Amino acid sequence: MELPDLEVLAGTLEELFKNKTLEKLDVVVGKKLNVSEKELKDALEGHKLLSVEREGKTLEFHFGGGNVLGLHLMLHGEIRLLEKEKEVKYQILNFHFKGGDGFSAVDFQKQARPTLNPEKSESPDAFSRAFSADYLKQVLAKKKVPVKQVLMDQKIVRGIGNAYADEILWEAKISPFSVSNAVPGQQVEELHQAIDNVLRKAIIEISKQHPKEPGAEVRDFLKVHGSKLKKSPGGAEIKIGVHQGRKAYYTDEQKLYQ
DNA sequence: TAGAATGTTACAGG
DNA sequence: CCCTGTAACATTCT
Repeated sequence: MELPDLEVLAGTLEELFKNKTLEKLDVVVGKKLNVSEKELKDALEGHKLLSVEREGKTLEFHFGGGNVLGLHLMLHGEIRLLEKEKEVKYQILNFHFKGGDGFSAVDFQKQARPTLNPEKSESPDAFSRAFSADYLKQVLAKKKVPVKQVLMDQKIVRGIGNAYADEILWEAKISPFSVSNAVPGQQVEELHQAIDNVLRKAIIEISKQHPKEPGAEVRDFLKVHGSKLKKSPGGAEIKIGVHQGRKAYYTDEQKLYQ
């Protein structure tokens, strides 16, 4: 899950569970936790959920009592609503609220990472003020790795993953394989704008679809990233490259700077 | 059916 | 020390 999915998911969870009291927290898989199971339960049980926020690709559950649970869903983690008589597979954490409803964080890969009171990250979120065009220019100027790698580097900017990196680069008409420090300043400005435009449009699209399950995959509006897509909206054939063991979808409409 | 899948991190090598 | 590339994680879907 990337920034747009998580932004909508945070909002949905807040709507459903805000101001409800966490009656019981089941820790099914605790190996990725930064504290003991008991410490986590002691910190959160009996407290109201005040808000659900997104920080980069992490969800943050803010509870009364001042504690925050960070939850990174990694590659395949999901949130499932807990309903009676319906078994939820691959549970990691189960949140049971007073009144009977709740949700579960699940992950068949067991990689989802819950963190009690996560430290603030130093790198800017893609929606933060600190992520300016000038900042992006400065970072790119220092790097010779492909520009796509920089977009996905959470130490540089938080929230963008493989799928949206492809969408953003198509929007900006820059090849994912462009050498970072070879992209001209004007194009970096357009790239910076494309990041904001693509992510914000995606949030609107995902919200529109109003999926039954919070956080269900909504990818049908992507323009180039997807194995079923053959042509971009401009009619160009979509090419498939590989970068860091993952696919990059792009077209000849995008310029290669090197 | 083997390989890819929206992510991150550890580790090896240069 | 910095940078880069690869494998691993565990299961599902195509």
